[in-house]
Amino acid sequence: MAYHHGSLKEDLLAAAARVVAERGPSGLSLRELARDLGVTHTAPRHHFGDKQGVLTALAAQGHRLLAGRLSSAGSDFLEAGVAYVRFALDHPGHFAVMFRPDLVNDDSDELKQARSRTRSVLLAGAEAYASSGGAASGRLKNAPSGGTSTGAPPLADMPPFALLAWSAAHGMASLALSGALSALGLGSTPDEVTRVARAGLQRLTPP
Amino acid sequence: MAYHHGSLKEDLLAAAARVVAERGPSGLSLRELARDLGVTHTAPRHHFGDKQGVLTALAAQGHRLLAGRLSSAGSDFLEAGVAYVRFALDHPGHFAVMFRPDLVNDDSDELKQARSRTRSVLLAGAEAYASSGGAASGRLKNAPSGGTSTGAPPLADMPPFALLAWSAAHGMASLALSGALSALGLGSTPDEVTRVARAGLQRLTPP
DNA sequence: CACCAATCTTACCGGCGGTAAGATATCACA
DNA sequence: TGTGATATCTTACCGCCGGTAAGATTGGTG
Repeated sequence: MAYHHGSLKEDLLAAAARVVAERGPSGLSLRELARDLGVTHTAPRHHFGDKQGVLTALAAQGHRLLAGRLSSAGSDFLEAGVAYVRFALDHPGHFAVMFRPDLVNDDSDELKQARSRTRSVLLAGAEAYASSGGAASGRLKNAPSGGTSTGAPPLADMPPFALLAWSAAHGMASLALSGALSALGLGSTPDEVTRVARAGLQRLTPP
Repeated sequence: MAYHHGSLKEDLLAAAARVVAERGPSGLSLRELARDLGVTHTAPRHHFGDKQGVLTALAAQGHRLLAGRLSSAGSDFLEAGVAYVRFALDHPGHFAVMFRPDLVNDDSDELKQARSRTRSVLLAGAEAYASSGGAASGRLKNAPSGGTSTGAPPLADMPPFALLAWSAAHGMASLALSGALSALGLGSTPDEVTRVARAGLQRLTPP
């Protein structure tokens, strides 16, 4: 039995993602994770600091994964939206902490950077859409000049349609993961849900 | 100092809603709640059983409140969607647990009944819409006949547009509460967010 | 080979959720 | 009116969790 585990950090993240996917963020116990991996409960401290650190790292990893998926989907709103939903279904543990500022450390540089990447991809899609015919849609009133606190994004404010599309994808993902869709008979497997999500998102009509 | 508190159950729920709104469901401590209300930590047990019971009651109360709001909004999809978002902003503590089956007791009769009411209002709106001109939109393939487990709803399956509208409202509410919208300069006060949400939902075009 | 930094362990603390058993107030009913 | 049943709350206890401090083991670097 080696004193050094070897890949404790990655293994902890993977195990955390699995547990959060199964039992939710509140069902996660660092001690249980450590037990499963055969280390004492203080071993994770060195890599993540505390429990919030684990969830923060998980959220950041999720944002990197999502940004990659969205990039691969290209600039098609429909496919990007479907990819968004699919990501949530494929990585429910990550998704469950990515939009939960109460669970993570919002000051983490890793998280801020990863989140910024997702935001850039989303806004870049919005820009591409706006400059390719949808320009007549009008934009939202600008915020009081500049973003609020986290540093203004380099892109223009999100136009209403982009917000609508993002919200629709995010809402479908959330509702699917909560079981609200399967309770309505709208599909239980990821493939079914993805198909239903595509059918819904198709009703979005870019201006 | 009276031995009986008098309104411990309601006070506990209100305090729980406040704490969850401020610190999230994982930041809730029954002992802290009991301390704040001047009772010992086992007093809530009689009313709610355990922590899950408190969150279940909170979720049920939230569903009743939401169903009321949606009913008041009438059958207009736009106003219903805005009301949905507004409800989440007005009752963030309730909303945070209403779609979290990992936190509540899904077998609770009170919760099932309250959730069913919300679902009925949503589906009734969808029905009203479908029978008033949108009937040409086509429906989703029916589920393998009958709902899955919680008993099939008495109404037809949700058409794609209704799913889209619900998802959009739900997504806007979730994103707003997560701070994702304010980070983009899309508004920080409930009124601003509501205005942005209406602008987005207005881009939904019923068939 | 000797030192150093990274990694993991042992030992400890307070707080939380949960359970069992008992005390006290309220209410129904004689 | 008063008395017993019931609802409500308390005291005492348990194990688990997250977090901290201090020390041991390992791998790398001069």
